[in-house]
Amino acid sequence: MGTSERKQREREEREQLFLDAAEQLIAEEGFIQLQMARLAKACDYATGTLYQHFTSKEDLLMALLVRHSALHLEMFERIQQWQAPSRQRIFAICVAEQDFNQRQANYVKLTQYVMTEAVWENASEARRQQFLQCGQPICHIVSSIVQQAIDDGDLDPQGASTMELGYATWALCQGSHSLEHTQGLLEAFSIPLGPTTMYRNMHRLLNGMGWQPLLDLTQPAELTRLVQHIERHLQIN
Amino acid sequence: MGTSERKQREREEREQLFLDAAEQLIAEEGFIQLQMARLAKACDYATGTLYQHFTSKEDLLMALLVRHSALHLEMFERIQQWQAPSRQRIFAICVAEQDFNQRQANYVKLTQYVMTEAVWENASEARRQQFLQCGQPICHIVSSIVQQAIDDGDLDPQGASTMELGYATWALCQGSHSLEHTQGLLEAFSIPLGPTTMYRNMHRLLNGMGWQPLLDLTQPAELTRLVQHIERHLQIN
DNA sequence: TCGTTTTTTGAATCTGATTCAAAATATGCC
DNA sequence: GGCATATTTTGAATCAGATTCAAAAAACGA
Repeated sequence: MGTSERKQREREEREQLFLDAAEQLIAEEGFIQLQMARLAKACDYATGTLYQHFTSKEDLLMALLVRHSALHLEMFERIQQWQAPSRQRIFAICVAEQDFNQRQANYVKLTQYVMTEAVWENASEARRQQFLQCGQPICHIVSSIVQQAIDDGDLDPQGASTMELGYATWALCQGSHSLEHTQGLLEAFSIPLGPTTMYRNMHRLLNGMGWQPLLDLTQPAELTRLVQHIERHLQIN
Repeated sequence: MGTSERKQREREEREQLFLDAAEQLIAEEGFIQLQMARLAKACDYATGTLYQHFTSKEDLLMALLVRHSALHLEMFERIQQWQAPSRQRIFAICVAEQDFNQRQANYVKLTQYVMTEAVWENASEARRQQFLQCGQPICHIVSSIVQQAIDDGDLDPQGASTMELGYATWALCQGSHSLEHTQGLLEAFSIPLGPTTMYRNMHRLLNGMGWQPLLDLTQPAELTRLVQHIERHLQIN
């Protein structure tokens, strides 16, 4: 059945076309403006065809995230490759995330939106599974860094699982970003913008885990140097 | 003009009626199902009347949060009253938040939804200001606890502002909750549910700030005892 | 009581997602 | 190729539900 194989491929190509166009439209006018009919027309297909790929608008949005997550993962993989002390590597994740958040602000906002119950529930079950699957490799990478730290004797888990420790950094990143992305929130509380606050807080957390080598926050230059070192390695900026 | 005063009061009462009814409807069927026409009818008013109080559905949702935040604040105030070592008090905020999140899961999900760009932008500017204002007293309480710690010599800010340090705990709480509330996320990554993980992470963060007295996480009983102590004080459970 | 202003009403409008019967296209068979 | 059947595409019609606004009702003031 070579025929049906080709069909399958064409279908896949069309799906990518839809996603490409959606991404473009979102980049131009934000995801709130995205309209199914307009998107279909932009691709020279009927509205109904779009619904052969995505069960709903929410499903499409989540599909976008699923696809985009490859980029995200790539970043993590670059860090996994990196031969460096574990503490530098775990922090590199933060730096990379921060950079990602800056550069892909639209994507982050979309993620925040999609993880909302109102949207989540409207995506197809299959898509939700896909979305959750996307997190798995990232989790493994984080876990493996924690494991390296333990193996190298830089970190005493004190009975906690590698996931629990990885989760802590994840939650802090996540929380910082979601607060940051809420228009006017930080300004209202006169918390300085920019990544430094988050970096310092992350080091407080890592220090609190006893993750060696501890970073001395009284020496701002140390943090600056570390960040620059990491940025150079990740080819950020 | 006694007349217009009464009118003003009646208007206010009606607004509360709308909010009460909305809360009720949401409790019954979730905020996704809330419909403006249905809400108005449930209160024996026309749809248009509802729009004299709220510029949009999103504005109404945010108004709900604004009102509900009084409850939230009350909790913080109880902690502010509490005479205890600063480390216990800052952690009490976490415990209280956790409890609040458990009990008011709908409210938390709604908050998450409202802070989304798509919703945020559709509320009136005035409402957004109100919403941001709600955070102020909470911020001050957190700040004051940090300040107490510094004054008592339990915490060396190492150049950080009280807001920065308070923000760290806030971000960690926030991140933990938003991850927790995402259906299936933690399960997918086999992270144990329940508040303990968050509590432990919070203590790692506080330890990392050098906030005295440090908590020894190798002694799970210590944490348990502390949590119980706090719960007793806050009259939780 | 009556003209004027304010408030309320709810049917009409509008936006935009979703559906589905009909049309078009592809496939398999002779 | 020609034809019957199955699959896919189409886009106008449907549907949901938020929002508006002209008309009706109520309140006000003289």
